[in-house]
Amino acid sequence: MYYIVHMTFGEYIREHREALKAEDRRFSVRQVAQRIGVEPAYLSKIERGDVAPPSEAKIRALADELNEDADMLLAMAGKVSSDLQEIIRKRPQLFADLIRQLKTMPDNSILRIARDVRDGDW
Amino acid sequence: MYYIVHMTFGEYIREHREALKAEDRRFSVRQVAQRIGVEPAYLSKIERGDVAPPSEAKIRALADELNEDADMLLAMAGKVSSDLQEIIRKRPQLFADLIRQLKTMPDNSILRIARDVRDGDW
DNA sequence: TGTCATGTGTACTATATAGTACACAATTTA
DNA sequence: TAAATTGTGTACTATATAGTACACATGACA
Repeated sequence: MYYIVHMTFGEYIREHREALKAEDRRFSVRQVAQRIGVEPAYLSKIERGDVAPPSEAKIRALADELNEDADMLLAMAGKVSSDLQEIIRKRPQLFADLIRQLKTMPDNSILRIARDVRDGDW
Repeated sequence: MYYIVHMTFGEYIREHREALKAEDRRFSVRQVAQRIGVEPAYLSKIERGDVAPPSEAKIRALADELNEDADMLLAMAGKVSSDLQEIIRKRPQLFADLIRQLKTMPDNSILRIARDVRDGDW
C-alpha cells in the first residue's frame, strides 16, 4: 500500500468514491450527487477539477457520504472549517499567537498538547 | 477608562481614527484612505457600516496606519488571517482537534501553553 | 472672502463563488 | 434488445465580494 500525496480535491474524491463504487453500485456520480444535494454534472466537474471545490456544506455532506474526515477534505479544498474560524475570532490574539508558535512544532508536540488539555493536565 | 465591547468594525475604526485625528490632521478620512489605497467615499462607507469591511490586505494597511492589532481587526471583520488558515490547512486534523479542545479553556491556559511552547518546555 | 480640504450620496463595475438545467452518447441491466 | 442508468459537454444564472468615479454641500483657514 502506498499513499498518493500530491492530489487535488477532485482527484481524491473521485478515487475514494470509485473505491466505494467497486463494492456498491450506489456510489455512482449520479447517486452520490443526489444524496449530497447537487446536480450530477456538477459533481462530475468537481471530480475532474473542471470547477473549484464546492461550499463547506457540500464538502461536509461528501465527507459524511464517503466516510472521510471533513477537516481534511476542507483543507484540500483550501478552506478552514467555519466552527474553527469562529473559535479563533472570539479570542483572535490568543489563538493567533499560539497557532504561530505551533507552526514549526512537530506533529507529536501538538498531539501531546491536545491530549494534555483533554486529560485536564492544566 | 472603560471598554466598549459591542462595536462593529466600522464604529471601531471611526473611533480610533477620530482619536488620532484630534492630535494630527493627517488622520482625516481622505488622507487615511489615500495612504491605505482606497477611495475616501469607500472608507467613509466602511466606517458607517454602509458596506461590509474591506479585504484582508486593506484591513492590514488600516491596522498599520492606526496602530491596531491586525488579528483583532480581522476578527471584528469576521475574518481569520490567511497565514493562520494556511498553518491549519497543512495539518488540519491536528489543529482542528487542538483548537476544539481549547474552545472552552480560559484565556490564561491558552496563554500558558503559548508561553511554554515558546520557552521550549516541550 | 475666496480657495482648499473634508465627508458623503449616488451610480456603476469587475471578478469570484456556487451552483442549475438539459441534452446526449455510451454502458449496464433486466 | 429494449429500457434504464451512467458520465459529461454546453450554456446559463444568482448572489457576494471588493471595490471605483464623480459630484456636491459644508466647514476650515489664510
